[in-house]
Amino acid sequence: MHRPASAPRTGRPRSVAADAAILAATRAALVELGWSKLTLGDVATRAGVAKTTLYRRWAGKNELVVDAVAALFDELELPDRGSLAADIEGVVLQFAAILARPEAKSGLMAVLAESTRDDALRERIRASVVDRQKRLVLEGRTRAQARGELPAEEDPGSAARTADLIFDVVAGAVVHRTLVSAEPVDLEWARGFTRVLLLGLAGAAAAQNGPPGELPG
Amino acid sequence: MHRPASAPRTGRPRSVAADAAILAATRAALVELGWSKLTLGDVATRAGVAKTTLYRRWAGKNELVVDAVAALFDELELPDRGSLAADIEGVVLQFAAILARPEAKSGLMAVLAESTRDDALRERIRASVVDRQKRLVLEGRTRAQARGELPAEEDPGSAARTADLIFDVVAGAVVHRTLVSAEPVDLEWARGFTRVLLLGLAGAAAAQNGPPGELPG
DNA sequence: GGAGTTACGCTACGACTCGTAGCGAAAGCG
DNA sequence: CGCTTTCGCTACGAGTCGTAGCGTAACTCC
Repeated sequence: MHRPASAPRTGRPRSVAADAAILAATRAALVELGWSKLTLGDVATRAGVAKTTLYRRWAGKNELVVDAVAALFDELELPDRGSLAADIEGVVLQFAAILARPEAKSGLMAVLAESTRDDALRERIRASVVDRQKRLVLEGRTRAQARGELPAEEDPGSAARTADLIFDVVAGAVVHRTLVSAEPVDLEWARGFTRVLLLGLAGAAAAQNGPPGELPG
Repeated sequence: MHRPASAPRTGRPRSVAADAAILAATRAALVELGWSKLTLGDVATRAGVAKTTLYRRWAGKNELVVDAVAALFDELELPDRGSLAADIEGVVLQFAAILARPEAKSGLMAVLAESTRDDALRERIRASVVDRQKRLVLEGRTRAQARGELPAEEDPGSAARTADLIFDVVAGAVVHRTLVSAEPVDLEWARGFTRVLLLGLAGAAAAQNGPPGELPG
């Protein structure tokens, strides 16, 4: 992450245990204090390391929180549940379960807010959090096409745009439901959402490959 | 907002001009500095008021930013464009135009992150920002029902859940597209999104009132 | 095993922001 | 004119920031 490929082959190596302790302490501090009241000095104390050690590895609070939160998304995967609808439901519920954690809510939203003014931070979030979610959309589509539930795409550009749209709709709806509406993403909601999404995609695909356009440009 | 109904009838009245100047200065500071580097002392200087005046009116940075950002959403409305699809497209583009402003991006997301640990703040955001958006969904549905584009709802509980779902999908997708994906919500995207949403809703409504359930519970 | 290199814990520091208190002056109301 | 509230201003202790300097610990290469 913050240590590219150019690791020096000499000298005392950085403690990997300290890395884990710092990230865990960051998540604990996020739960107790939230993002704005989290201080790096406090995190260092919780992790049992010196404050200077923390500054040697991360540029600031934002980068640290991104790495701490990104670890939460490691468990995201796409188990094969047999149908596209079931797969989407599963991903929605998994994603919602992660977002329901207080450290994910406050931490992720805060760094997203900061990323609007920091391109490097946005790229860091994209690489360590967003892309991992987006991959699930692409995998799900591939599986659905193999099952025959979705037609094979012809135009790659259009396929990419559709995947982007689906990603924004799924992730955006879950995030908005959890954070803004502050209502739980339970099984009932996930089913209703999945049904609307699938019917919309099926209709759009039919209108694309099939006959007329009732929605002219 | 921060001055309920119990305005004292005596004494020197609060300067309404100062209120406007403070909120404008807050937005300007959000653009230049972002949320994390915004200080109340700086805002006071920009607005030409004393720092103590600021603290007399707002409890802290969060409340101030909420009010400053909420003013951006005053222009949100639902012009009658003749069809449900055109209405949705219009609202999506309006909402996206507001969210594209840097002060809205950084300010709104930051206070949403803070609101996960502050119920009073969440309520303030709901009252001054979210409810105004949600009203557009309800108005749009009423209009569409009057046009005959949507069937009249029977079960009020189900109707409310559907409206909540639509709201989370629309607002969530636009926010996610703008903030996380960092791609523009242009006319092409709005059209594609609206088509998927409408087809999904039409399919769900048909499955509800009409024949069978191909998606069993 | 010694030399070289890097990471570590610790302390201390100036700069900055926070939120509040106290003061005298200003602006309304009866 | 008295009463009340707000205003601008100054000052303050408390807390955080990010960095520098130092001696020590850990690891690699010769």
